[in-house]
Amino acid sequence: MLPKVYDPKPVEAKWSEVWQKEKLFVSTTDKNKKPFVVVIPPPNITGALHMGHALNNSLQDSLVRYERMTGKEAYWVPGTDHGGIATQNVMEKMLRAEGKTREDLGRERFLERMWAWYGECGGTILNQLRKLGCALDTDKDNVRFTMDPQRAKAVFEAFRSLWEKGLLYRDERMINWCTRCETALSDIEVEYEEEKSKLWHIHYPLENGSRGLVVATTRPETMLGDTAVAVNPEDPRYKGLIGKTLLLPLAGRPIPVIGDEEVDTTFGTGAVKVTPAHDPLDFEIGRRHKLETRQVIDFNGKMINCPGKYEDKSVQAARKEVLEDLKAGNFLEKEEHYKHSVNKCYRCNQHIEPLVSEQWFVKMKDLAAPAIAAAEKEEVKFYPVSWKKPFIEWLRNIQDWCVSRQIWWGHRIPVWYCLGCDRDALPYIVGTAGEGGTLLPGSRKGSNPILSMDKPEKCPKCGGHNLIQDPDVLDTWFSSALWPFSVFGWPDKTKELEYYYPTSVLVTGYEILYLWVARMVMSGLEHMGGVPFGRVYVHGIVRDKHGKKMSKSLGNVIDPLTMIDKYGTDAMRFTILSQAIGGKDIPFSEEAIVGGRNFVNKIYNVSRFIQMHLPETPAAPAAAPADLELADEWILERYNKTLEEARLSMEDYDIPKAVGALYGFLWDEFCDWYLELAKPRLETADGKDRVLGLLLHVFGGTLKALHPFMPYVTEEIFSSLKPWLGSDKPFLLKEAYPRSGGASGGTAEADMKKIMDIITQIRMVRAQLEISPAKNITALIASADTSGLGLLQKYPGYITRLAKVEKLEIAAGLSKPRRAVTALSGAFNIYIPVEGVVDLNKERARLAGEIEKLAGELAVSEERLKNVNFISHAPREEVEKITLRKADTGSRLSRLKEIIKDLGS
RNA sequence: GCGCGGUUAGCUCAGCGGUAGAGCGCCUCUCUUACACAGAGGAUGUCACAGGUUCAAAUCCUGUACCGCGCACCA
Repeated sequence: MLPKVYDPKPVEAKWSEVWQKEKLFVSTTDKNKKPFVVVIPPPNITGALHMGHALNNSLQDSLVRYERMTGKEAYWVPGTDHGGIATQNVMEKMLRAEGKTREDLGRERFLERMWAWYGECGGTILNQLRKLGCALDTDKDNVRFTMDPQRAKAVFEAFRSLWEKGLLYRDERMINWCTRCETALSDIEVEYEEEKSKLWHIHYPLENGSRGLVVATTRPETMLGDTAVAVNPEDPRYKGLIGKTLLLPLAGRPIPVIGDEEVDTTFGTGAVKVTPAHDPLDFEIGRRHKLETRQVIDFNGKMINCPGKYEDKSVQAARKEVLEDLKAGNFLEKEEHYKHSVNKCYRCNQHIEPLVSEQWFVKMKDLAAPAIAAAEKEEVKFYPVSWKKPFIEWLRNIQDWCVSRQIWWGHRIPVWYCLGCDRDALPYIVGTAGEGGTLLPGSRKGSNPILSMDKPEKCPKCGGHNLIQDPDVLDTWFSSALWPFSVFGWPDKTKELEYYYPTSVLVTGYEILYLWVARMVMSGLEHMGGVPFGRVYVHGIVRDKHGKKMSKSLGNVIDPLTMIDKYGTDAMRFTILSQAIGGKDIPFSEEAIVGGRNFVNKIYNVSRFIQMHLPETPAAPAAAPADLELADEWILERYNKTLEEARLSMEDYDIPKAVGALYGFLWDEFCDWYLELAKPRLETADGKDRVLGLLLHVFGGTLKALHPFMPYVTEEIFSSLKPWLGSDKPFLLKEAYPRSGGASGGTAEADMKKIMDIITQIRMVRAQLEISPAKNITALIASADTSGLGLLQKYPGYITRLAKVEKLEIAAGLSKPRRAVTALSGAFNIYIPVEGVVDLNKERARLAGEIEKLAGELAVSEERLKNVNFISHAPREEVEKITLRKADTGSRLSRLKEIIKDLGS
């Protein structure tokens, strides 16, 4: 006998290995089949998978397995992402543990370490995806990596193409600079966080020392780089001061007062200190008024070009000191409490400095236009649709994309400079020319860039050989943006590209909708001439059970691998899939997985039960179940309806609904009702085969239907039942997804409902009157509904079995025995004779309660039917329904009243 | 400031025009030969508030409050 509790571990380990070994997830470009393609959002090689990955990949796996079972050539393209800054940060942390920095190693050796790490971590991630049950072909020859040679080729081609079309350019601009990661970031890589701070009011005196004007600032330390004070030219308070010269406190430099329309007269004092080097708006003002851009904060977040005492201090330290000095010099007039948001790096959460620097940018407006059109025409369709509008809005407001990063890990910018003839290139390279060289951030690069993937033989201009590559790498999202076609070998014209592109659906969390999805859509349209996917399934973020974001610092992180270890993959997948509703965030807790685990155990125990009754040698399965009785017809009807609901839900990408339907069917209907009704028949010689056939049919089908969501337990059970199920397929995935057997139109559901309600009513009375479940009772059922009674007479076994009734009498004319309790079910009166055990006062009180409830219900129905407007406006079916309800309630009420009267004697 | 979501049972959430639902938790009973990771039964809701539309509103509309989340601003 099998153990009572399912042990997922060995089962999952076994199948996960067999699936890979048998190459179950390999796809071929089969022209006879319709492809269904999903490219995996490649996980960064930063370490272990988290709950977000578990959700994202469980969803994809469900879709892919489902589509494969519906007969499509389903291909889920595996791969990992080099993950730029994020991965470099991980490595730097590891180096720090060794007491080293990346500079200690130098670029070349650092990159060697990175590649070694990729070898290690890339494998770990694939392993974890396999553990999750993912239908991914993880053969290493088929797993793509955003930095492998073929993908590098794609990146170069994209770069070249954008460059040649003039969509890629270099410019000196104000960019977001992370002083910790020491690189520029694009606008969407900056996060905003509200912080309590102060607004300091500082007096800038006139040149002659007399009263000047007061500026308000949240960043006093930047005053050292001020090159003007701006006021609104319409502001009567300051009109007269425009053109005058102020003396910048602490620095002692003269700066002009200028007029600029952008200045908001209502904010602060209406006078703005202008620091063109360290504020985006000031940079603009500076450009308009041709002001000097005076950099006082360097790329490490240290003060430079300052009076000696501030030099080389951190921004924070300098702020403190500047404020003290201003106070001492009587320049500080006011401190106001102020809440504003500070910019933080999305990778390291440290402050972002706006700094002026020369960087590579992609011109976005022209690229965005076709993407907007595609979203509007729903060539790219969002699930849920609510993402359509924000997506389009974001594209409409798009700014140029800063794509150069001053880090080492990534696709090196394929641009070279000649140190022989390009004089601009020379002074800015520090360190050894060549691979080890670094470029000072923000410095101007060579003015004659040479585009080439590998080092050019010689300078096309002067023939010189002293060539140096641009030291920057591309934003990691630059390569991710090409993913839906680079995975198929683009720019080469491969048969994969032709067969699989565009892909079918992209599954991703909304947090990378703009960082990634928008850019893929634009890239696809630009480089492939068509959208990369027709649909985007947007899911939420996995949070803790109170809706808080999971984070190490809060200590509320749930590790999917630990959960898998404790409860099994299927349990975790079932739980998370059930909750992935409508793209909303998912509150997740360990307790919830227990529920999933219990369901897995339930499925397993059904199979145990069936297995107990199987004949030694499997008989040929009956082609069509014949000679059915009510419960059989009922379960088939329910089974078909459930399959239909699952199918419709899957077509609408409503996975939780599909999962929920199957769960409810299997547990509530199949187990709690049908199985219990099947039990006695399994003991009879002639009924056994028929009911067993049906059990196998329905349970086998349900296993297939559940397989996309819970691959392991279903595969395991299916494989053990296979001979009896009459399947010749090696794996469940090779089976066709079960479809509803078509229109039933039978009365089984309605009839069964009558019987089920009687059973429930008897059980209720038993529980309420504390009649021991062990005690067999007698029940009499009377009714004026003769056809109803006929039904019951046909299946008395259902009632005796499930309501624990020993002696059951069914007849129209039965009257209530003297000492009996009564239950009503529709048109049926159910009498349960009792001996001394039951307190009749209790019964009287119970009935009185029932009467009260029914009277209330009756009043509601009557009220509605009295309403002429209801009768005239509501649809006929509705009126009929209420009329019937009123009759039914009325009849039950009067029957009960009679009974209680009788009980009184 | 603009936009998007949310507010339903103790908790987490479904439902989104016709008599309030699930899971978990709680209470009672039962180790009945698939499963106590189970079975049977039970309690608990002015469906945030205020107006409106409708014969009928948790469900549609408008407004308010509170909570999230984007985007912008942030001198």
